[in-house]
Amino acid sequence: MLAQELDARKEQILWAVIREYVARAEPVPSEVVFQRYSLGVSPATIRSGMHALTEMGYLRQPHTSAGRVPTDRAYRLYVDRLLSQACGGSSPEPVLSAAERERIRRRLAARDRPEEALEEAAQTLASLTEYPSVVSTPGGPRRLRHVHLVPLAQDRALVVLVTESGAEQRVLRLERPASAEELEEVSRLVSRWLEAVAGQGEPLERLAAQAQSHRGLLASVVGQLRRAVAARGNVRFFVQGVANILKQPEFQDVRRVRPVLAALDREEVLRNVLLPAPPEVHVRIGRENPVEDMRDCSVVAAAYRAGGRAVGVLGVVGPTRMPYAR
Amino acid sequence: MLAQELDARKEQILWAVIREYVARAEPVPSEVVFQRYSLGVSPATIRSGMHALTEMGYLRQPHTSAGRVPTDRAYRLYVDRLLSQACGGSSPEPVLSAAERERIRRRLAARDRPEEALEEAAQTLASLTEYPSVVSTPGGPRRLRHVHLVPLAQDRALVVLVTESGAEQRVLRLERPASAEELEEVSRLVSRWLEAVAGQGEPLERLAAQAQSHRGLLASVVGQLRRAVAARGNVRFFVQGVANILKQPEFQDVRRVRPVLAALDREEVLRNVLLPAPPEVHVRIGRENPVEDMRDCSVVAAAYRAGGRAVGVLGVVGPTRMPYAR
DNA sequence: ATTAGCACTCGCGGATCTGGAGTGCTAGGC
DNA sequence: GCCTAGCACTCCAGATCCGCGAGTGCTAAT
Repeated sequence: MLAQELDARKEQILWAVIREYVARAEPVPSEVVFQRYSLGVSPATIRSGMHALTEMGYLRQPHTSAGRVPTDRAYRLYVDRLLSQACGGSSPEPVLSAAERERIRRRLAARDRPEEALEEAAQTLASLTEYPSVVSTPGGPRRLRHVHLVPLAQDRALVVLVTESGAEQRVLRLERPASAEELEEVSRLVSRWLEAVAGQGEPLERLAAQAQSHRGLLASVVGQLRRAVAARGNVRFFVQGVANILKQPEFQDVRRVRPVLAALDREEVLRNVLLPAPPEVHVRIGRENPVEDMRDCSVVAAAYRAGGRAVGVLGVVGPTRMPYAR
Repeated sequence: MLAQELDARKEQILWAVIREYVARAEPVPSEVVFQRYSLGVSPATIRSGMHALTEMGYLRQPHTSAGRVPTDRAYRLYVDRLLSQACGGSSPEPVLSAAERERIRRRLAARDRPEEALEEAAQTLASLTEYPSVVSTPGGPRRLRHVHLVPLAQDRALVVLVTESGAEQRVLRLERPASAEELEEVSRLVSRWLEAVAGQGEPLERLAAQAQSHRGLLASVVGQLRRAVAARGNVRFFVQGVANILKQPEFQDVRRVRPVLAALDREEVLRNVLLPAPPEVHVRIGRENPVEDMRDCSVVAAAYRAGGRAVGVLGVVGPTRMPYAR
């Protein structure tokens, strides 16, 4: 019943069933495994193997006279194997040709608004995989590089934060009206300060301390900055290709799709699902998913790098039956 | 056959059918109209009226022994009537209580990133209406107020454009490396120039002319600016609540939903559908929609104001059978 | 241990049937 | 002349039934 090691034959059979099911989205009978995967044994033997795998919890049969379907557990095993292989030897067949890669890189670089680039990335990923895909803005601790304050109205100013991985804006409510000159002075002060301490420890903390003794404006700017840099909450997500999920046979039923789509609409969910993705590539299969509504899906997430550090996350959401080979 | 004026009774019947169908999402039989709307006549008479309306193209019956369903044309008439009423007298029942309005206003103001505010707006609209909703960023010609150049890498700089309705960023590719000081100088030059000509005609054109005689950096900045300000293409959309559409009975069939969702994913489509929304409120019903894939839906769009001018658009996408009373 | 053969199970699609809903028509009433 | 009551007719929707085919699990033979 439990996962004692599979012998070679069982493993072959399991792999075959998984691959076949991924391709057909229908229960896989022994006959098909026999025809398409030359295992050197007859259907009957395959059947007995499948029987054993079923007892071990790797396969499942929808009803007595149907083929077998892999369980989450089977996928888990399969994916783990794939990943460890990929880490070991270099992956044998790059899913994207070099030319394709280059084209994508080009298209991304051509976008002259950083957000657009991310959106484009999500789009590309979605159309490439035919699944809904998500790309997050760079998040996590970053180092500020410049700050600009721009007057908006009497009591508001726009704070433009330039970090090592892009810029973002926030509206700052001023306690008292400030002149354009004053704003500019503060911008320059803060920016220069940032430059001065660049590369040493955590600049913000020190700046905050120094700001205590300054006038209110500087203090509130610093407050805003601290909030801005405080990792959580300032990650945004671009979701693209949601409609793709409707192509999948297992999502032909609206009642099954709704929770998933609803989940993709909610930022907290995306955060929960995508952000805890520490290693390079992470796969969550079915019920492994922290979010109840996504228990019918798998999520493949990977961090992407920008300027050295891994900062953002991108992911693909699909049925548990997806070609994990990516 | 054609739309000669409806007499009072026919109109009453038509209104009743529309309202009832909107509520039930099922063909409306004469009996129901008789019971729920006291028209003072018997079901038989109502039937005869419905028959006439059917011939005139306002109603439709899915099959011989089913009730009647309003056609696009009926909705069109109904909506026009509603809109002209709303413009005339003040609308009798504000759909949102004053308290609700205030709460929403608060929540929007609380967001300290402008984009987030828009996203929040879309979310609110979606949860309020229970339909997918779209909000666009302010678009159209705007007046620049400030420009900041920030060095990013050797050959790129970030251009932060501050307009009267917010800020946006673009990446500028530099022909030759420029020092931080140089960038700053150009920023200041352009910004001061913008201030100087504020309020008079079209500042950009003049700036462009003057820039011809300057060094390359200024020229390319100006080029970028012109592109940025050139209305089209820099509107972004926030779509929220797509999953809502799956609640609608007419979208229980995945094949019907897919095109719509796919359309909502594509920016050009949104542009086509939403942007040509000149008056305050605009309703596109079914086939009136310019986009083939949206022929099963209606789109209610309205411009929103920010600082005086109408700049952005927000809209709701629903089945043709939606409570147009909003 | 593998395999061929075979009986058995079960889901699925198609055909059939029936009840009910709602209409359209017609004949009679105000 | 318009409205209404009554009724026959139509047609969909759901239930039921049936037969087929698919695929398994067992068993006996190699």
